[in-house]
Amino acid sequence: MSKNPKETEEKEPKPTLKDLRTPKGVHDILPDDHEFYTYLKKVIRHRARQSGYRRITTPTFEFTDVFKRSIGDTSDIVSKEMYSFEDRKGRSLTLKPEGTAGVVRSYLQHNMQTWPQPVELYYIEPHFRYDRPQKGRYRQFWQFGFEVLGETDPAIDAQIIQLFKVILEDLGVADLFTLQINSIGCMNKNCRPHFIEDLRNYYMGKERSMCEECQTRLEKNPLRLLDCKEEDCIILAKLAPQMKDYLCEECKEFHEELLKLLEGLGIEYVENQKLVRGLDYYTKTVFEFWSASTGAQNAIGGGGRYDGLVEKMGGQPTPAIGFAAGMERIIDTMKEAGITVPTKDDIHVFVAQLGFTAKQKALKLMNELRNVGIKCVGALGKGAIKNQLRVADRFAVPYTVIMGITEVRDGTAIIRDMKRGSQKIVKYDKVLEELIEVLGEDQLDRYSPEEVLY
RNA sequence: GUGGCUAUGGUGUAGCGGUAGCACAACAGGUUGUGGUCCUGUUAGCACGGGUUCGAUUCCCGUUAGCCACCCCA
Repeated sequence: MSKNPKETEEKEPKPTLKDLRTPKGVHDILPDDHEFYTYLKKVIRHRARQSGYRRITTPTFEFTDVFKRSIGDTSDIVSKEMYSFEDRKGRSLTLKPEGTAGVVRSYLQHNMQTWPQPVELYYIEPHFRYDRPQKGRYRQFWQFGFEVLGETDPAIDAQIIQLFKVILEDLGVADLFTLQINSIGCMNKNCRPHFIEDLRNYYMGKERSMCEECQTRLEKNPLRLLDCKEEDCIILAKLAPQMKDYLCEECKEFHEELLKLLEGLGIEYVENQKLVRGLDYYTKTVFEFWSASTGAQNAIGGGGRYDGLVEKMGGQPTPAIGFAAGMERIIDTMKEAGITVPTKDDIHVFVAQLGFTAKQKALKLMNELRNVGIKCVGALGKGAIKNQLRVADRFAVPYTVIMGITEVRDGTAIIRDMKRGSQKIVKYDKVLEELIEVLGEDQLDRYSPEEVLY
């Protein structure tokens, strides 16, 4: 440090950085928040691995058609929430607004139908939607999700729901959510299409008492008519035909079986006729986990079966189910519930030094400490011992190693117990083992290549 | 896309039509190589643009941003 910081007198007008903030709806994840993200990711990976899911990362952007063709033109996501742009050759690309489309595209592109079925994948990635931000809703947000492709059985549905439930339990927030579940049938003529036809007929001619949006819904996405929040529309919806009365035999059986399986697993659910979800590709099972405490954004995660999607995207008919959850919303809930998260960011040892030779030795020592798993920092720029110890205190380290001129001369170092305020002088080459001794083997942060890190 | 609320140092906040305090944080000291407490000091602010006014941080309008809600979902 220079002794006269006042020497830097001339004050050039600095450019203002007020314009250089994050764009609307996106945020930095600062260290304190990362403790939550890291923990959450760890739980997800652990549980996914246990269940045989393997991780996939699809690109952050894809051709716009990947999303248009899967999610559906009339969905809110595609019609008004996508971050689309043209590249230098005029191709339309889009930042991924959700995870399933990319996974299915990848399944086809890499011929995963030749893998042992079902293919079970999970992802943890940022997603992007252009929407007005508010609590629990951001333009870039983290989602994790699971997809199971190539198998149709209600047991798969039950298992994926259970998997999410278990993760919520691990995080200590499972009790704060309810599982909402519904079946929206399949594409067989006598199932959903029949229902939609009757639904249209029911609403036809009643346009005058419907809100503007519902009038377009009638055209493009009649299922959504049922959960409109406008007063008049709610009244209309009450007498409207109900999907459950239209389910084909297969869908009906499937759904009943799923509910039984959930009961067998002790998973409580609420049957919700109005749950239809905003993506076009769902069939049969749809579900969401709802929270009471995340403001208006009460859906913390959701998913469903999409038996028609792989075929729709150009593959062989392949049944599949998926699920995704919002990490910000889960973390919000954890914070509100007062849940704290274990962290490994704490520092074991601070190395204080005085004089150039000591600094040299300190640098060397710190590297050695780190190699045996002792997390350490040193104030390599700070001059006075006093200041260095103050910094050590701020790191809340249990021990500080002090090396000054005397210690360098004697070939020793001081190990100071910060809590007791006591210290002892040890030979320099005994510092390592002394610290391991007082910290305890099990506290060390050792890196082992065998450790599973992905 | 629509609506509501808000905008004071890094953070959290007071305040008044006559240009701003406080707390925390940061930084520096409290003699010679020892932290946390304490004491002292320093740094740093009225989002931007317009209007009303002798004068605006304070009142009005606009912009921008943030938050919340609608909508939709994660």
